Amino acid sequence: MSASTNSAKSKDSLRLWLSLLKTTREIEKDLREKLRLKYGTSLPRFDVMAALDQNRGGIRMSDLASKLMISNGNITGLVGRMVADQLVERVPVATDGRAMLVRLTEQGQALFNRQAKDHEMWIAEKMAILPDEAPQAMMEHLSLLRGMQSEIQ
Amino acid sequence: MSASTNSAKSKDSLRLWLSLLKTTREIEKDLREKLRLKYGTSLPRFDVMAALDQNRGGIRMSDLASKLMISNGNITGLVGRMVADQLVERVPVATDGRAMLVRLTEQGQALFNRQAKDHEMWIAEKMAILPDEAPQAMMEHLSLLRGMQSEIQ
DNA sequence: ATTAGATATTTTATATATAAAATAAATTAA
DNA sequence: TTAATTTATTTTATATATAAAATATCTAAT
Repeated sequence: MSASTNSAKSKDSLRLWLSLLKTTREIEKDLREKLRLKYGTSLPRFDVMAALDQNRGGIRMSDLASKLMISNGNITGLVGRMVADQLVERVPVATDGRAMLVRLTEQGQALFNRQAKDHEMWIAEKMAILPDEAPQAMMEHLSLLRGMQSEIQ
Repeated sequence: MSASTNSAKSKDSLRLWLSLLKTTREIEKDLREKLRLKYGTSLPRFDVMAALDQNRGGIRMSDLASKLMISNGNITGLVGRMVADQLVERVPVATDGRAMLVRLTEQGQALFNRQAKDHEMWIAEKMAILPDEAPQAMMEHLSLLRGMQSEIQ
């Protein structure tokens, strides 16, 4: 099959991708709205706090950026604003003068605990509409799609 | 069940959502990279052109923003930069002095035709890893997740 | 015809995002 | 040890995103 062939199969693949994208964006949009209304915060900030919650001892700027799949420049700005709001703190690494560890402040952790509980509930409400067998099947299919680049050079 | 209960089911829902989000972001990131390398363009610009390709007679700014699920202010900037690059054009609506129709220029349409063919191929390559029964099942489950807000007030 | 309200778009202020260059510190090679 | 290279982060320039306010036009009611 040539690269310029527009098969019915590739049209179906495109429809599936657009459906995946639209669904994800709709849910993201709704979560953003809920976080903004209830906590005056944003999804990127929530994502940062969730990553730091999973790394209580702190995590390096680069590792945080990589985990969130955003650029180093982006994380510098995000963390800077969150430091100003006393949600996170930056700690120099004694053994490496280039590196900084970011971690939640006590008040950042307390706030995240509340946000995470709501977040989990909001998601559960959305997913409740799926039939019982759907979650496992979807997880498996999504796993196949992830890390594709490693299998097909 | 109280709002603060963290059931195993809600943890599973959360995992499914994070999987959905991570998969979508990975694919988006890869598409962004491919569009940048091969065409020096971005996903938002591609999305605008795809929407205009489906509306050959032009589409209003607000309808375009709504279709792409982005704000009116955002579409003003995006379209402005694409007008500067002669990819799209703005046409006043004779019957409504407030409204503008946006449409692809001839060269914008020609460029999009090439980009769309590559885009479709890139997606098809990704989806090819799924077993035969997956796409239809996924589409159905994603459809259930979309438009949820209309069913649960 | 005037006014009040609704609608379409842009503007403003700011946050979030990238790529690329700059900076500073660590590591490696000579 | 010095020099070259690599690595971690920040800075810069710019694009993309939002919410809220401003502007301009349309529509409806009187």
